[in-house]
Amino acid sequence: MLKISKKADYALMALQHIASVQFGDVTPGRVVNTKEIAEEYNIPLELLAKVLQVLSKNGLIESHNGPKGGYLLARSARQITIAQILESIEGPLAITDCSHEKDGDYCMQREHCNIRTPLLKIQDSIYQLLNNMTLGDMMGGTPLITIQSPSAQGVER
Amino acid sequence: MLKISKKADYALMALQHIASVQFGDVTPGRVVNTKEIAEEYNIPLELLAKVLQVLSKNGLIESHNGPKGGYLLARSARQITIAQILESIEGPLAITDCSHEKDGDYCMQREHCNIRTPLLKIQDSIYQLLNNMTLGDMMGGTPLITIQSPSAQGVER
DNA sequence: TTTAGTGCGACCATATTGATCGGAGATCAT
DNA sequence: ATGATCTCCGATCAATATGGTCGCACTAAA
Repeated sequence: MLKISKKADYALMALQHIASVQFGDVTPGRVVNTKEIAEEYNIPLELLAKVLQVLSKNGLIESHNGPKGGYLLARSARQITIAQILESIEGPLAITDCSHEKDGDYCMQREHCNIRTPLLKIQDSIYQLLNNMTLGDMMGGTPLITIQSPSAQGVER
Repeated sequence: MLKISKKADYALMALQHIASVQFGDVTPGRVVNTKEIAEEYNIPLELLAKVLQVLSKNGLIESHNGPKGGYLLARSARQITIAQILESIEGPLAITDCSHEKDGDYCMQREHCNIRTPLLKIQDSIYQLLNNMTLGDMMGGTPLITIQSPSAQGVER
């Protein structure tokens, strides 16, 4: 339930690794290739490659071809949010379908739906939570932001 | 991504309906059967039945057999949290596998895993969010606010 | 006893995810 | 400049999870 996919897991691990290499003290600025990450974390090489390709396509990382090539963060670790990473891999994060109804399909329950509004509230809260936490926060053991439940302010209608 | 299942959706709708009938002004205390809910919200009857059975088994609602039978909330709407409902249908809500490693299988990345702690933090925050909101919060008599949201795609990168 | 209803289990279809393969493009060494 | 090698990249296949269905046993009221 509410589980994130393995691809998303791999993406988070890879980005964390790239960030720690790029901004670490040992070899700052070094590019890191797919094989290195795959071996370090026991991730299937090809699958990880695919994940990195998507991240690259979505502008989170930059790719450098050829020998000595590899990946590089496209911007600072503090400017990459968890929400961006997850959405990049798995599309818009919506806990319910009816938040992005295209004209073709719209849910049969819609007209009498009684849970739409509360669900959208919850969805929004989760998004804020994920969007307020950056890749940078995941690194140096920096304490996370604490979210406050929306039930505190009740559910408007 | 992070989408909740249809079964969970149905569970929420059904419980909301039962609660509104039970504590409503029209026919307070009336039991409501599966067919009524299924027709009201266009939910496949058998699937809804299965969902209600699970909810009953987990002590969220009480079932009454025979003619004039049906379902009834097992306790007050304010004592039933969204988290309880979701967990009842889909098992423990964990965004990552490694939060409940049984001895048999544990993740291959574990030893070098760099994202475990942050993920557990996020998971905890989401759980608090869902556990602080009750079925009672979801109700309130004015359903069906139709939100035309053209800004639904307003996420820039 | 009949009838309307729930309880319960097994079963199939489909959608999503996980994993794999072969090729294209770019860079370094010679 | 040219070949060889290493990387990125797109399309394809398999496994798993989910959504949905069917049939029958059990219970209680009329």
